[in-house]
Amino acid sequence: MTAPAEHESLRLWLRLFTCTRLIERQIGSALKREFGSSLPRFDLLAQLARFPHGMRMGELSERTLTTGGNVTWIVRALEADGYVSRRIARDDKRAAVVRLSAAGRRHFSSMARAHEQWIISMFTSLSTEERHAMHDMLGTVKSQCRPPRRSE
Amino acid sequence: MTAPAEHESLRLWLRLFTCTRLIERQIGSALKREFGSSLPRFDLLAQLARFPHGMRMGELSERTLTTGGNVTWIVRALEADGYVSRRIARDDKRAAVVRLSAAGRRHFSSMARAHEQWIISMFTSLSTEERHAMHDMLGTVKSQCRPPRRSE
DNA sequence: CATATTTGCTTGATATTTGAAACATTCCAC
DNA sequence: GTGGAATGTTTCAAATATCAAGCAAATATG
Repeated sequence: MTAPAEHESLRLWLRLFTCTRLIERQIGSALKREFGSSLPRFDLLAQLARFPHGMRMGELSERTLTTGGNVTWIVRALEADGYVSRRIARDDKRAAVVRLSAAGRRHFSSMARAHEQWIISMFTSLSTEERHAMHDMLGTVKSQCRPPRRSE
Repeated sequence: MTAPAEHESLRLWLRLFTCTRLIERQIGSALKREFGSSLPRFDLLAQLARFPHGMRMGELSERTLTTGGNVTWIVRALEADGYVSRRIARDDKRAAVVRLSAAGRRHFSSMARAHEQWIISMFTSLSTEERHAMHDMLGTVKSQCRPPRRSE
């Protein structure tokens, strides 16, 4: 029998899930509308933007929390759009290193600016302290779930 | 120019996104492994479980935060498994009313028990007060994002 | 150094999700 | 009532996601 107190975890999860979905959809449709992009693509570009020297497919997969096959697909699409380039790693001929192109960097920058404004507008109901507190709490949850990989 | 303080919203969002994805994947793969189900199916069944008289496709779509086409697809699969039934609404021949079958109720109950335990174990790092606080904060975010539909 | 295992990635089959278009029914204004 | 807008669903194509093989290169083991 579950103690009533523990139902709080369930309620919390439901709300977490709902909020995340709501935001995801808003951001996703805005990215599509304004930039012809999508959240998965933006997410991948955002990872790349943090590593100017490029990233391997495997790293991208870990950081975007999707499977390798999916990363292959998205990178291919981004490559076709000219936003990323990809070459074989010098030290390991199996590995591919993906980088933002100049166009990709520009494309990402303009999306990132808009993206940040959208996000800010969604969290205006929280004070700075609350945002901090929530960030920290989620940090403990994250490390509970799985050894952390994604830095944020 | 964005004030540094506002970057907190972005950091918070990234973490929210990551945590939710992590939990989703864990729960999803556990549901698949243990019950041959999935999170979207579980979610839909959970909604139905709260409305013994049944729900319309449109309501399901709103509450599960997915598109109508997707609900059609999931309901069809659940119907094929015998977990839900569906009939045309008396008062509106366009509308379909979906209900849990007896088998669906049993199926859902056993999943729900396991599901709650999994969720509880993922939030053990938070105190009761913290869970409450986060729930409330997310409540304000939710209502900021969109007029609320989903009750939790 | 020859084989066995592991690692990094791609491929292919499938599953899921979305958005828009298509359909049928209902509702509203006349 | 009748025509036109609105509503509730389904369908379809495209995007995204998973999983399980498959392949090539790297590493380990003897």
